[in-house]
Amino acid sequence: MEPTAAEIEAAVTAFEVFLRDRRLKMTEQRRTMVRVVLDKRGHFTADELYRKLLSDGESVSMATVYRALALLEEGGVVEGHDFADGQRRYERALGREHHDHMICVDCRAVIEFTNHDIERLQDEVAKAHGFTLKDHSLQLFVECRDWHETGTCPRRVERERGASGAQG
Amino acid sequence: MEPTAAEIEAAVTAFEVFLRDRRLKMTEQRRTMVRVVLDKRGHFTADELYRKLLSDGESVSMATVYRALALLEEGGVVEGHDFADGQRRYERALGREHHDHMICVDCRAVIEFTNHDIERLQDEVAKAHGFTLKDHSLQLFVECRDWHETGTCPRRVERERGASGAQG
DNA sequence: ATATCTGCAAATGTTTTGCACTTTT
DNA sequence: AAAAGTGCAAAACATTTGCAGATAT
Repeated sequence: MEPTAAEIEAAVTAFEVFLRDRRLKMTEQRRTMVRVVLDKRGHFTADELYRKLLSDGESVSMATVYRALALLEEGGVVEGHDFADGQRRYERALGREHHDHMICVDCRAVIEFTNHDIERLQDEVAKAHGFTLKDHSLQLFVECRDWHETGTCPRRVERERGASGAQG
Repeated sequence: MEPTAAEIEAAVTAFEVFLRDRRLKMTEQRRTMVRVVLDKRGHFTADELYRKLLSDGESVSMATVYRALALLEEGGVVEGHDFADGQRRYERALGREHHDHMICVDCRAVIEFTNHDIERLQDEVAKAHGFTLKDHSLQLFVECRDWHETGTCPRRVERERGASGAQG
C-alpha cells in the first residue's frame, strides 16, 4: 500500500505544479518533505517529522516544517487531524481513501475505519439544516478491553516505558 | 431550557457530594463557577469564563478556573469539546442531552444536532472491531451558503468587526 | 532581478505548575 | 491540625512570526 518510488516522484512533480500555480517555489526542503511524508505509514506530528528529517541528515528548521506542512495539506499531500491531545497529527493523503479514526483511550493506538452510512448521514444532517458539508471530523474513543483487562496491551506497555506515541 | 435557580442549587449540592467522595473540598470559587456555568448558554472558553467571573466581581485566578473546569468536567457539570481552533470549549452538561456540533467555517457559528442513526452506527463500528466505545467526537464543518453568498451572515459581519466569537 | 524561502530566535497563546499562603474539613 | 485550594508568577508546549541573509524563478 505504500507508494512506489515512481509514484513518489510523480507526487513531487504534482506538488511542484501546485506550487507554481500559486507562484510559490519548490525548494530542497519541500521536495524532501514530500518524499519523507509519502514514505511514512501511520500518523505523525510536526515534531516527529522534524526529528526524522534531522536523523536523515537533512537540513531543515522547525519553522520550515510547520510552514511546509500547511502547504502539503493544502496541496493534498497530507491530511491533518486533531485528536484532542494538544498536537496536530498528519498522515499521508495521496492515494489514500477517506477514513475516520478510532483512538484507544488506554494505549493511544489509532485504528482507521470507513463507514459509508455514517458519511451519508452526515451529509443529510448538514443538508437538513440548510448547510453545505465541507468537511468533518469523527473520532471514536474506544477501549481495547481484552488487552486492558489482561494488562498486556503492547502499546500501553510501550507508552508507560516512556516510548513515543503509538500509531495505527 | 435554562435550569431554574432551584435546579442550580441542587447541582451545587450534587457537585459537593462529588467532591466529598474524592476527599476534595467545596470552595467559594468552585461554588460560584458551578452557578455561573449552569447559567450560561452556548459554548465558552476558559478565558471567557474567567472574564465573566471577573466582571461579576468574583475573586478568582485563571489557574483556579482551569483547575475547576477539569473537575466540573469530571463531575458532569460541563462537557468539553475540541473544535480544532486551539482553545478548548465548554458547555453546560447538566440536564442536557448528548449532541454533536456543526461549525460554520465561514462565521464560526456552532449549531447543535443529534442523529440517533449515526450514534448507533458508531457503536456498531467499535463493536465490529472488538472495542468498547467510550466516547466520540463528531464535528461537521459546514458553510452557511446563503448568508455567505449574500455577504449578510450576521455572525461573520460581527466577527470581522473584531467582536467575540459566535456561538450556537 | 525579484519575489519567495529559510533559519534563527523571539513572540504567541493556551494551559500547567511550583510554591508560599489561605481556607476547608 | 491536616489536607486541599488559591493566587501569583514562572514554566511548559505547540505553533507562529519578524527579519536578515539565501535561494529559486
